[in-house]
Amino acid sequence: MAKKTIKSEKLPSTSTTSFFEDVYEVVKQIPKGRVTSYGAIAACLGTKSSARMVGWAMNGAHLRKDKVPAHRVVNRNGMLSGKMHFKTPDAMQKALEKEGIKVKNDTIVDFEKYFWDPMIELFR
DNA sequence: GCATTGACGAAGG
DNA sequence: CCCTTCGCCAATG
Repeated sequence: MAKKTIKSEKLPSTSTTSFFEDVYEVVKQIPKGRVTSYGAIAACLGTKSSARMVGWAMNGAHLRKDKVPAHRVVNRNGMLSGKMHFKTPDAMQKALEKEGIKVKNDTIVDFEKYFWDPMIELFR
């Protein structure tokens, strides 16, 4: 899990990078057409209380060489809370719809149906 | 070095 | 049932 072959290019930090990388790895495992929540990822890493850090990690996701599918990560409500952080506010929704996920009013339709739990899926 | 701010979430009022 | 507060921890001012 931790430490792969990721180079420290513009990492937001140097000490807590492991956590960030772990987040990126998990997010990269999300199958196409599926989504998950920040809290689920945090819980999978053992720091379920630090869901905010997952969100913060995504802030640097676009800086990684490997494009992290951050559009597949939403809050527990299924709302595209982070769409404003993309290049364009509609990029996230468009990316999701492109994968077959319906988005209505900045919220994923049938969120539970598309929900991908890293805790379960990575252990089965 | 303290105060404020988050791409969150759960608990309390 | 909606709104507020708190915890979490890193980054920024």
